[in-house]
Amino acid sequence: MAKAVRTRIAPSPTGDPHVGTAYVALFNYALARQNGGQFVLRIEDTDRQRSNPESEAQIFDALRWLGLDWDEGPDVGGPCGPYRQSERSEIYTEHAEMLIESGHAYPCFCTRERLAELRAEQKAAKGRFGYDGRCRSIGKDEAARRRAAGEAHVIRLAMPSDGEIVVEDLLRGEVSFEAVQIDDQVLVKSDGYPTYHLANVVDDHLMGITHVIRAEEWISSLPKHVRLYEAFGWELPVFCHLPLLRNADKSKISKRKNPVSLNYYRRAGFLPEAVLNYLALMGFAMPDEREEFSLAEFVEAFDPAKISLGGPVFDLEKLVWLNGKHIRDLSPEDLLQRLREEQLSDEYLLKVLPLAHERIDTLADFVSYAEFFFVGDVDYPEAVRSKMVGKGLTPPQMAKIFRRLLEEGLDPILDWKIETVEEAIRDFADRHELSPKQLFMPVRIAVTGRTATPGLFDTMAVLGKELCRRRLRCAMDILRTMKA
RNA sequence: GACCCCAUCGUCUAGCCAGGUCUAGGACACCAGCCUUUCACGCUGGCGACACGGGUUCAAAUCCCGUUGGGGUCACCA
Repeated sequence: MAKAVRTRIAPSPTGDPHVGTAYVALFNYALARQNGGQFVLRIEDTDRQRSNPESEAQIFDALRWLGLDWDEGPDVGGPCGPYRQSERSEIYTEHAEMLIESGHAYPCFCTRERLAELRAEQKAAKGRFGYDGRCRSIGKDEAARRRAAGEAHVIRLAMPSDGEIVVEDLLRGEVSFEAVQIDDQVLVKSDGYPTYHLANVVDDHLMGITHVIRAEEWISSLPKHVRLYEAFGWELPVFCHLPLLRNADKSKISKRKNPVSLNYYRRAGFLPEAVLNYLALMGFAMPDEREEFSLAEFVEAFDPAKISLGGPVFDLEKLVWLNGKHIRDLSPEDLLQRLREEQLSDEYLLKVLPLAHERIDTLADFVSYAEFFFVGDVDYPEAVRSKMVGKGLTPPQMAKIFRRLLEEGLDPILDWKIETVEEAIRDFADRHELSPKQLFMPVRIAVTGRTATPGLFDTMAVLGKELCRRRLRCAMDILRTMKA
């Protein structure tokens, strides 16, 4: 009998929950469900600098919202735990030692400075990049002595210097690499934490993962991973590298050019089943080419071998259309229910109400006054556009300011609330020597489409990061087409 | 630059593996029309693609090679 199928999604909690995570999760989920196997959620938080619990919580939320339930994970437990890599340090250390013992890995004492120099030399010589293997020749005893003495070091994988590494990818067939081309990957960092490569392989094995379905960007590290499996003497899982979601210009999808946070889709009124349905369409077609289907139907019909390889361009317009189809399929009662869960939840209304309270004279005023709190994208009437440019600035300059405000000030905010937003915007204004007047009105218009609104920071706090970000980006597009 | 991956309408794709049924099918978007007090939905129609060059073959979108183009990776990030 075939081994039970076990798949996993292994996100890194370093930012907003990403649409690419949902995409990969969907295919993993489908394969596991369709075969009566398990779908595992593992948190890859070995980058202590960038990982944070808030991001992890958001990933849980987003995946739950989509309905991609996992059988094992940090929050639900399971037989292969812990499911957070930061809690598995001893396991990696142990395995790294095994590799040193068997000669498949070695300690490296080279400093970052030397590595930087090396890279610079290689770049100047137009040679290939990569570690030169200097510490490979240090004797085992000496290496052990230096480690015991507390000398800073990393542990590197000793790649073979010749031969080919051939790997089978479910979608592409055999992919081969010359071993010389592959760098001696760092497996354990000087802080003692493993890198992705070690932790990922060790965990996939220990957690019994049978099918590694992940994004195409990992293909180039495949030989390292295969080498690790071999070094440990472990059986290889089935590898399946999914095409990357793309921007309209075909580059890897990015927040500069697309809303990539799942929070955006939820906030902007997309149905989880529509988002999933759309993602499934990126690379997969139903046997009868039907475009609208449920998660259950997808699970039933999914065939990993049928995924098409061209990198699909993420097309918000088609998602909107599909979402409309799903909306129309809802009964009035269900639609009401959905509205009550999202746009018109008591919780949300209670946030908006205080901001409108003293500004309305009749109950009916509320609807028109607070309109921009309930829509996705906002209109920018002609009359308001010129005011979206701060005094003494040109539209292109303003667009650039918005962009930098996003990237430097707003994007990094994980805990989005009045205080953090205000601080970010005021800091930004200071740093770029912009007066509040020059910056605040344009931002206000960008995020609301209006000149008259409740307090800017209160408003932005209630709108949420995703809507603000999206509207700022839309405003930038308009600014770029405006005459000075 | 090196290595790897990919290549059908503007976009998502079917067809390709098992070559003829392909004057290449569907969907989004766009255009026109129908329905309708309006809008939307819905329906009908239109526009629109096998990247290029060589092979193999009676026959190539389908197989092979090359070119071009696009993408990814080259971190003590994942």
